[in-house]
Formats: sequence, structure tokens, C-alpha cells
Amino acid sequence: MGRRARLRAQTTAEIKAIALKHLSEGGPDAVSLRAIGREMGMSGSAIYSYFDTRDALITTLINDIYTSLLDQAETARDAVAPDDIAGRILAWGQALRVWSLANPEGFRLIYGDPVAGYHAPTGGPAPEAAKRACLGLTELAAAAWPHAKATQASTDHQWSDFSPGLADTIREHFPDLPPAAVALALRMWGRMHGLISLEVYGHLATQTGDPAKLYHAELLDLLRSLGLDVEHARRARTPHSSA
Amino acid sequence: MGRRARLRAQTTAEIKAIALKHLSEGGPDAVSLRAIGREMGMSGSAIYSYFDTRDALITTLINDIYTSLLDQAETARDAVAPDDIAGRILAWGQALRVWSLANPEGFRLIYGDPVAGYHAPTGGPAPEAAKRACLGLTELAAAAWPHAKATQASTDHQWSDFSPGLADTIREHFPDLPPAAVALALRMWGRMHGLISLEVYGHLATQTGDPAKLYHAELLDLLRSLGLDVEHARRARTPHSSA
DNA sequence: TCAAAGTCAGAACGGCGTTCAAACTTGGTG
DNA sequence: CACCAAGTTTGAACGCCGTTCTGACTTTGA
Repeated sequence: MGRRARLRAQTTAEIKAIALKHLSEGGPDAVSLRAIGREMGMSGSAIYSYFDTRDALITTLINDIYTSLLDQAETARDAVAPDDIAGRILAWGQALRVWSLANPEGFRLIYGDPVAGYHAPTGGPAPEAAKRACLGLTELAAAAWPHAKATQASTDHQWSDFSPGLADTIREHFPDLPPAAVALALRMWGRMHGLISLEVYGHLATQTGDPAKLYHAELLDLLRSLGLDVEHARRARTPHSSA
Repeated sequence: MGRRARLRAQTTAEIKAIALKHLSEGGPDAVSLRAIGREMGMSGSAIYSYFDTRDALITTLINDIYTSLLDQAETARDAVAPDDIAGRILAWGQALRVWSLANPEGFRLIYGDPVAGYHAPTGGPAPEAAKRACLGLTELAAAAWPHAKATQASTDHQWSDFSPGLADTIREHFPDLPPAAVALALRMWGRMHGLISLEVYGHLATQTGDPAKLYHAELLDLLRSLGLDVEHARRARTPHSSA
């Protein structure tokens, strides 16, 4: 890599770093090409050498942020013994919430309206990270499935209910998993996402002063509905931290 | 009301109507004072006679939209016999999803980033509607509580966990309700919100082709975890409509 | 009748994303 | 070495935005 390419990579990284700083400090609309250039001592239009458009910059930000979220979730999960299924689900869920509250603007970027007028490129904002999220969840659901299938099979799901790409990927990694378990994974995702989303967007703060306790109770209820040992997980309760 | 006040009310209504049209057609950033004025044959600055700022207009839009959501949810719930608790919860949940998919931009306005740079006035965007939402949910949780308390009391909640305003309001309407039931109401909200939010923001479309089935399964699981009769509710299953 | 209050247009300010032509810098080839 | 092509950067420009301000016009009510 020649000198030119090195400078280019460095400038690109600086643009992204400043964009991230502006994002966390001033929200999505503070990520402006002109403002970034101003802070770098460049004109706003110069950034077009590095990103075709503002949306392209936002897209790479989403990619980076989504990846960091999954790094954290996977790390938290893998810190728990593989046979402690309840603990792994709990760790994953807590990691999601902790990360989301620490990076609310990142959460908004991934799961909310990224930015005014932004439209994600085809294939979603961050296909790679989304796939990891889906697989991670499915792994947990697969581990819990032997305990959960008795209570979770009440609705009939078919493979045709899911997108072909997802179905193939999952059957490749988990050959024996029935489609109902994939539905369970998506519903687990929804359960975690619901309270976190409400909290990040400020809809819980007006109701409860201890959202952490609420979320933990929800995770325990989830574990219970999966037929997993709740007593064990309750001892690992996180302190009630406020955001 | 004099002639002048009548004209004023009419113009205000027209501004709101056009703003709603632009919102549903072009997303939040299409709600621009200049564009509204242009469509009405007015200058953009003239709108400042009716709304102090763009945020004020957005705030009243949120109020109207939030109110329409709750009208629909309450109507759907009240169409079911009061003693059919499972049916009422199901009706409420389905109404939330149907409305949200029919008014995705409204959903984003209420529960997501309303619009670039918008900051809600103190007390939340629509305190009145939010209160109705909370009370409606609590009513359902209260009705289900006799069946649910055996399984839902695993975490200890106190009244001090909730904001004083909420606690007082609820104790006024439901004197005998324990705080754990309020926590249950909030968690029910979170469960419904999670999948709906993922679907509205397009995160489910890449995974499943039948989000309605997934959501219905989630509601059934919720009812089951409340100790309610699921068989009866399953017969009232909604057809699998795609958004 | 007449002043106060309300309503409106139009210009202006500073912000934005984006485009474009022109200058400048760098890289590699003959 | 010279030289050209490619990459980089600037600054002006276009059209959009929210907001403010001034001045004209209309309605209201005493």
C-alpha cells in the first residue's frame, strides 16, 4: 500500500471518527458533511472524494456500529458456559440493553429512522451484522428448544414462512431445527427489542424509575416460558443501574 | 366564535391536513413549512401565525396521531365481551399492529425519532394519549392478574419503582392492584411493541414472509404465560395479511 | 372612527447536500 | 528527467430548509 493509499485510509478513518463524535453529541442531524469538513480543516465538498454521498457515510457508520453491538453481545454470551443455556440467553439480553443505553444514537441508527431522508441500500443497512444477530439468536433458541418445544409449538410454522436466504442459512448451521424454533428466535428478539426500544426512546422513563428491573423481570419470564431454570439465573441478577 | 376565529380554525386544520399528507407520502422530512405553504398558496412564513415553530406543528401532529391510535385500540378492545379477558388482550394487541402498519409514519412519529432535530416538550409528546395507553394496558393486566399472579410475581416490585404520577393514577383506578401487576402491564406493552417496531422499521421483512403469524404466535404465548385460555383465542385467529 | 390586534408577503440570514469547474498534488510511464 | 493521468481539494453556485424581521393589509371592538 503506497503512501497515497495510506493517507486515504487515514482521512477516511478521521471522517468516520468525527462523524461518530457528532452523532453521539448532537444526534443524527449533527452528522453533516460541512460540519465534519469544518472540523477537519477541509471544505465540505472534499468529503465527496471519500464518500459518494452523505447516505454512504451513514451506511458505513451503521455497519461499524452494528458490528460493535454484535461483538459485545457475542462476547457476553460466550463468557457463560455453553451448557448454561439460561445464563447465555440472559447474558445476550443484558448485553443488548447495556449496549443500547450506552449508544442510544447507535441504536436509533440501526433500529430506528437513521437520519432524515435516509434510505438503506438494498439488502438492508448491514446485512453481515444482521445475519450474525439472527444466527446468534437462533443458536440460543436452538439450545433452548429441547426444553421449550413442549410449550412453544402451539402455532404451526413452515419453512416457507421465512425468507429463502434465512431458511437455507439456518438449516446449514442447525440441520435438525424445526421452523417453529426459528419463529421462537425471532420472537425472543422481539421481546428483548420491545422494552429496550421503549427505554431508548424515552417512553419508559415517564413510567418507571427502574427500567433495569423491569427488563430483568421480562428476561426471567422469557426463560420461564422456555422451560428453563429461573432460580439459577435469578442469582446472577444485575444491579439496578439507571441509564 | 366570530368569523375571524372560524377562519383561523379552518386554516389550522388545513395546515395539519396537508402536513399529514406530506408525512405519509414523503416521510417526516417532507413536512416542511415552506412546502405546506406552497401547496396552500401561502408563503412559508405565514404559517408562523398558526404554529410558533415547526416543532409545535409536529407536536400537535403527534397528539392527533397518538389519539387516533388509542381510539382504535380501545374500540377494538371494547368490541370484545368484558369477561373474555384473553380476547380483549388479543384485540388490543392486534389493533396496535394493524394501526401501526397502516400508519407507519405515524408510528415512527410517536415511538421513533419524530423528525430531525425535534425535541419533545417537557412531559412527553402526548401526555394525554400516553396516559390512555398506560391505563388501557393496566386495565388488561388487572383483569388478567387473578390468573397471572401465580406465575408473574417472581420479581419483587414496589410502588416506588414507578413514577409518582403513574402510581397515583393507577391506584386511583385500580385500588387493589399490586405493583407487580403494573410491571406486568409495562412488560405486555414491551412485548407488543417489540415485534411491531421491528416490522415497521423493516427488520422482519428480510427474515419472515408472514410477520402476522409471528405476531399472533407471540400474543398466544403472552396469553399462555398469563394463565389464560389459549384455545379459545386461537379460534379468533386473524387471516395472514401481509403489510 | 380609529387604534389595536391579527394576518400575510417578501427579503434576508445561516444552515444543509450536492454539483461543477478550476487549481493543485501525486503517481507512474516513456 | 519530463509529462500526463489520476486523485484531491477548493470555492462558488443551486435549491432546499427553519426562522426572523419589516412593512403592508385586514379585521375587530371600543
